Amino acid sequence: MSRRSPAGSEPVSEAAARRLSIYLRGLQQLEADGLRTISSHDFARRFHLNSAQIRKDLAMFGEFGIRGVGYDVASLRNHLAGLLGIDEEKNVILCGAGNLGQALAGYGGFNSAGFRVVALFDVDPAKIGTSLRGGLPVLESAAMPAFLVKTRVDIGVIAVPAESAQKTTDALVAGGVRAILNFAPVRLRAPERIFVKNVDLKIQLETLSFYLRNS
Amino acid sequence: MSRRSPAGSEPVSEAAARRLSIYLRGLQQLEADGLRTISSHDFARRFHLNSAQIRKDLAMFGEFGIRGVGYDVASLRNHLAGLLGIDEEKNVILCGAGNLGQALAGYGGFNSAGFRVVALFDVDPAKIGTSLRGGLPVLESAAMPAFLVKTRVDIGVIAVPAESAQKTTDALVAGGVRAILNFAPVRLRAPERIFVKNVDLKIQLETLSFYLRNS
DNA sequence: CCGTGTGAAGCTGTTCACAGCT
DNA sequence: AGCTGTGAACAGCTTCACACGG
Repeated sequence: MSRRSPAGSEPVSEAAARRLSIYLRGLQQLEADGLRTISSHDFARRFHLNSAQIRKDLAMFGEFGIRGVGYDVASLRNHLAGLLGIDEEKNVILCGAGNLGQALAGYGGFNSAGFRVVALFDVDPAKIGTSLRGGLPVLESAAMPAFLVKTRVDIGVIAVPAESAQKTTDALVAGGVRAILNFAPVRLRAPERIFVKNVDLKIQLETLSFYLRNS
Repeated sequence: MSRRSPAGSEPVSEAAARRLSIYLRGLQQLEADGLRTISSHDFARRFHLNSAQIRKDLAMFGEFGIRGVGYDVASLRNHLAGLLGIDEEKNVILCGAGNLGQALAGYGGFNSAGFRVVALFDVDPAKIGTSLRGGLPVLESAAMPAFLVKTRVDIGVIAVPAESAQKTTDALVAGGVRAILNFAPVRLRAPERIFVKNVDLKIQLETLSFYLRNS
């Protein structure tokens, strides 16, 4: 029966991983609506997805469904939270306390449901030593390596200027951080084992601009 | 010769459009480095891309290269800027002047190279009427429809809470805005002709968390 | 001879369709 | 009967490899 996933046999595509998050969000909404079970077909219609894809995605990790019935909402939500690793809190640090860094520090999604921002780092002496509302400290960038030694940091967010992004990456990697969310407009060099996600807002704007032009 | 693109014959994939931005950025760097021409092979090695893909992407829009030589850096940069529509300035408005909205207003990529933020909108009376450094005004959300009538807005950025994201979208669409960059964690409903790009930071974090768990 | 432009091959991810379980 | 789980078909994107032009 519960033929659990061989934990790393097939690599699980980027897109599929992202969909797991979307499913989780959908399930939370269904749960709030008081629904106990849902079929892949109803789920797909509700959120404009493809039912076969939902089943395939879920089946990669085990047999969560009940044939003839569908999926148990609460149980599947728990399974997905576990798969996504948000059942235990992840420590996040923000490198760069400029506009973006401070905004992210206050952003809801960064401080709920499995993630906790534990510190910001910046080089600007005017910012160092202050603390944002919520008591979040802004520390000196030079202190980051020492901080990483005494505090387990799961995810490092890069919100520094493009010029210092690589240097920041190197410090994160040296400190044992294995996942990086990069907002700087550069392709970072990091060892294969490090997970890097790039969020490049300028590219997003330019892509929209492209489609506007070619409409 | 310049067999120009049939302007909308093949749809141009999402991924390809994004790469055009990346190529443009690379070309700007090469130009700063004083390079006059570059072959697809050298370009690929410099930025860790695939040379065949570069040629295919570019060939979709015309014959920009010179056989035996490569591409003229300045000329190709101009072509790409034109294709991406950033040779003429695009007006951007930010809906939501919270943490994220204000950060984006100050973000470099949103105020250079073809984009100009012309206004922020918010419902909070404490924010309305103020203006950020740079003189950018924060206007009342209710005034947005009137604003859209008198000012051409190319791109609307949604940085409001999830609950009001759809309402904001509807107002943008009604006001003739054809491209939307959405930071709210919901899938927006909009007519087919509207271009919507979603940037969901929570999903990015959860995806990283997933890979951490399954490493 | 070098590098572009491009048909063909290869690959990855998505959708279909149905066997089998409940 | 209803719905999951899944092999097989399909579609789209990426990479290869080479003919052709400079």
